[in-house]
Amino acid sequence: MLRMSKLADYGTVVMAAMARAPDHIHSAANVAEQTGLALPTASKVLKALARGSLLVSVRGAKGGYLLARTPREISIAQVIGAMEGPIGVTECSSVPGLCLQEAGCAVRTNWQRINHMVIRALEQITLEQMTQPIRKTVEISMIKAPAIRKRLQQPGVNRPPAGAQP
Amino acid sequence: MLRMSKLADYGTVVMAAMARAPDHIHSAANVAEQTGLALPTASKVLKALARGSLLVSVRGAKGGYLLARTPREISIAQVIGAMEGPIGVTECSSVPGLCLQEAGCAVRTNWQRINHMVIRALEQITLEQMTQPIRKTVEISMIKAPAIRKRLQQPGVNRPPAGAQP
DNA sequence: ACCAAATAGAACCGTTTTGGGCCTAATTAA
DNA sequence: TTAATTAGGCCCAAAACGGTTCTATTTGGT
Repeated sequence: MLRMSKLADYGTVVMAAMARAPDHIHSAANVAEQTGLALPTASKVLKALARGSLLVSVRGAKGGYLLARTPREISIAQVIGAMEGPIGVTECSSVPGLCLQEAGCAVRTNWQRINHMVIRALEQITLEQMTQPIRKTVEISMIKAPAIRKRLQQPGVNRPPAGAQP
Repeated sequence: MLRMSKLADYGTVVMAAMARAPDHIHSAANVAEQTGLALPTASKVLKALARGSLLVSVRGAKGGYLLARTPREISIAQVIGAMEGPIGVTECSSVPGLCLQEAGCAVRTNWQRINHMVIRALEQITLEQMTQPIRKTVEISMIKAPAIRKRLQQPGVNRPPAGAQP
């Protein structure tokens, strides 16, 4: 449910990689090597991120990209927004003409609310949190998720997922 | 960001329409007329919802579909799951091989956590809430969203329950 | 001044997904 | 038996997506 484009996913990976050296200038080749992405793809992602003003580009030889703000000041929502544009969860929410019935309209307004909810959640996750493997990542307490909270308390959740699958 | 398929959207509209007469048997033609969807499309959506055991189908003449449970017992997460299958937010999260770097893995685990977050949120929204236009919709308090909470306090919308846990 | 290293931007193409419709069974009330 | 109705596939056009390539522009270094 609720798919995210692969490019946006790459975006988070690239940003996370750059956030590990926040004051360094990273060239596209540099990033490609660090992330394992192909050079053209990494380049495309970096361009999009720069267009979204999450990165500042430095042209010419010895050029590259650097973070526009500190990792703490960049949210995942911003990264996704830069890669995918401000599209909402629902298509119908923005394009009227289908749900002309009262029921439909009710559904639409409710979807908009849900949309805000999700966006809000993603806005609270910073790049900084994405770089730190596990501990304390998300303010999980904001959601009623006893199961997740339980998992967080288990020791050793931090090990590299050797073939982990949700 | 985070697109949902149009079919899944239709799913919520159809379910909401049916929830307005929870004990009635709705034929595909019936639903199509109520929602404004074309008959084949409505039929397809209904089939998917039935396969997901959110609806019970009654075959033969005078047949149709009815809700498998009360609107209060059906969540939006279930509707989306029935329409789209249990796909996660990220593609890369499930398919390893790309993020072989440490950074990538960290990103992946964090994404899984975000995924759970979103799903949890959608699980708390019931069909019943979707049919009622605005009031009391979502348990907004589960998220730290001052802006949204503020909006809720505006006249016309009811405020979050005082006893709600943080 | 020139060259090499970089990014900017657009265009391109093959693949996949999606939406929507259709057709043929199977089922059942009247 | 007949008409209404769902089950389940199949199919096709259109759109989206991922990834590559090409050209122009900028700029540090020699």
